Amino acid sequence: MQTVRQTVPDSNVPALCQRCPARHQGICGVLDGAQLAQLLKLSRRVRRPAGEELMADAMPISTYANVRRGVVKLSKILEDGRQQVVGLQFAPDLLGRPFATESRVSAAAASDVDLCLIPKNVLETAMAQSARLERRIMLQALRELDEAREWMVTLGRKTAVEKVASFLYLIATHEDANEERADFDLPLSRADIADFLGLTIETVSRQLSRLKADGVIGIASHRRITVPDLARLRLRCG
Amino acid sequence: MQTVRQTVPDSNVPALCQRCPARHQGICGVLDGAQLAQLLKLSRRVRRPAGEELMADAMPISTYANVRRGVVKLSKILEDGRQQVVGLQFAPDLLGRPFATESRVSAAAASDVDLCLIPKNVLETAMAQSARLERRIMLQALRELDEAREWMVTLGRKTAVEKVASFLYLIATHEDANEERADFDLPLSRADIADFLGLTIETVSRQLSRLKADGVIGIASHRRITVPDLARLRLRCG
DNA sequence: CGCATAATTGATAATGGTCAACTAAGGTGG
DNA sequence: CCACCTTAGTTGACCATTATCAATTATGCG
Repeated sequence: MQTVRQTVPDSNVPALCQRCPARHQGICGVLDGAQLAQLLKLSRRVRRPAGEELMADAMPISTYANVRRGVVKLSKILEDGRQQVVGLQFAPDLLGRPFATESRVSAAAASDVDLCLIPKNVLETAMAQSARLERRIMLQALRELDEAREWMVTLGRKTAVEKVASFLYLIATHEDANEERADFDLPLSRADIADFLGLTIETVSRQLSRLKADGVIGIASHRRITVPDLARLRLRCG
Repeated sequence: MQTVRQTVPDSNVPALCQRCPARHQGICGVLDGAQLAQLLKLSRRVRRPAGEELMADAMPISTYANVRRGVVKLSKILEDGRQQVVGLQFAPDLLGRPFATESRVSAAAASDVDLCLIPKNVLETAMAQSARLERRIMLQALRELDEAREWMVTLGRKTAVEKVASFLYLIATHEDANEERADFDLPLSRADIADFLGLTIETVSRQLSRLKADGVIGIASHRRITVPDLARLRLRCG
C-alpha cells in the first residue's frame, strides 16, 4: 500500500492558489488542480477595507466570497437601529447563502479583508459536479449552526464579564495557534464587540478593564491583547 | 400539457404515511411511495411524554427522528446548571445531526410528541441514493441556521416584553394558520420559555401579565393563549 | 375534593445601561 | 518629525431593567 497523501498533489495547482492561506482548507481543500484553475479563472480577488459593506440584508446575491484573510462580520438590525452581530467568518470560510436568492443577514468587513469572489452560478455548477464540494459546503453550514447555538448560550445566559471573556477566548484560539498563551490584535472595534455580545461599548470596556485588573489579560494598546494563561481566561467564560 | 401535481402521487404510499401530518412536508415530501414504504419498514413510530429526554449532549447518535406531532426543544447547559434552549423543532422537522457521530445539544420533548425513529445508517443510505433528499436535509439545516441567527437578535438586543412577544408570535404563527387572530396552547412551560428567552420564569410571567393587561393577548388558562390581533402582537416584538 | 406543582405577584437587590466628561491613539499637514 | 485634531475608548455617577427571594394563588391530576 502506498503512503496516503493528506491533500491533492500541488503539481497542477495555480501559483496564486498555492500561496493562498485558504488553499488546503475550506472549499479549496477538496478541489484538485484542474478544478482550482477553472475556479480561479472565473473568480476575482479583491481587497476590502475594514468597515466596508460586503452584502446587504434582503439584497439579491450574485456572488459567493471565500475569505482569504481578515474577519467578516454578519449582522442583523431591528427597525429602530439596534444591531446584533450573528456570526464572524474567518479564513477560509465561504461567505454566501447556498440555494438562496437573497441574503438574510448583512455582511461587512470587520478588519481589512482579502476575498476571492466567485459568481453564484459558477460555484453552483461546481457543486453539482463535485459531491465532495457540496458536502464540504454543507458541513460548513452545519458548523455555523453549531457556532450560532453555542453563541445563543453566551447571549442568553452569561454575565457581561463571561461574555467578554468568551469573545476573547474565541478570538485568541482563532488568531493564535499556541495552546497556553496568546498575543493578538482584536479584529473588531469595541462597538462591534458590543453588538456581538449584546452589550454596550461602555460595558465591554469596563469588563476588559476588569479582566486586565484581575491579571487575566494584558491590554498593550486598544487593539492589542495578551493572554498569559488561556486556561485562566477559559475559567472566566462561565 | 397535463396538470402538474403538487407532490408525488399517493397510489403506492403506505397507509400510515398517508395519515401522517408530515407526509407532504419535510423529508417525506420528497420521497415516492416505494421509498416511503422502504423507510417505513426500517423505522419505528414512538410516542414520548412531555419532559422526556430524547438525546443527550455529547452522546453518540444512532438514530434520526422525524417529528410527527408536538414540539421538541434543543438545549445546552453550562457546568453550573444555567440552561439555554437553542432551538425548537416542530412537525415535520428532522431531529438529528447529519454527518456527525455525536450531538452538540440535548433534545427533550417539550410537549407530548410522536416521532418516527429512523436508524442513522438507513437515512444516510437513503440520502446517498436520493439527491433530492440530501438537498432537503441541507435546506433544513440552513433554515435552522437562519432561525438561530434570528433568535440571536432576540436574545442579544430585545427587552423582556419584546422577547416574550416574539416567542408568542413564533408559536402563534406555527400553531394556528389564521392570519389575523390566533388561539393556541403553549407547548412550553414557563421554565422552558424562560430558558428559551434568556430570562427568569418570574420575568416571563410578569411580561405575559403585562401583555394581557395591555389587551394584546388573552390568557384563558396558564397554557391557553388567545391573540385577538396578530399585527398588534407583531408590533410588540421590537 | 385535596394535594402537588406551576404560575403569579410583591419587595428588594444587583447588573448592566445611559449620559457625560475625560483620555489615549492614530493619522495628517505644517 | 512633531503638534494638532479627530475618533475610539475609558471611567464615573446615576438610573432602569431584570434577577432574586419570598409569599400567595391557580391549575390539573389522582
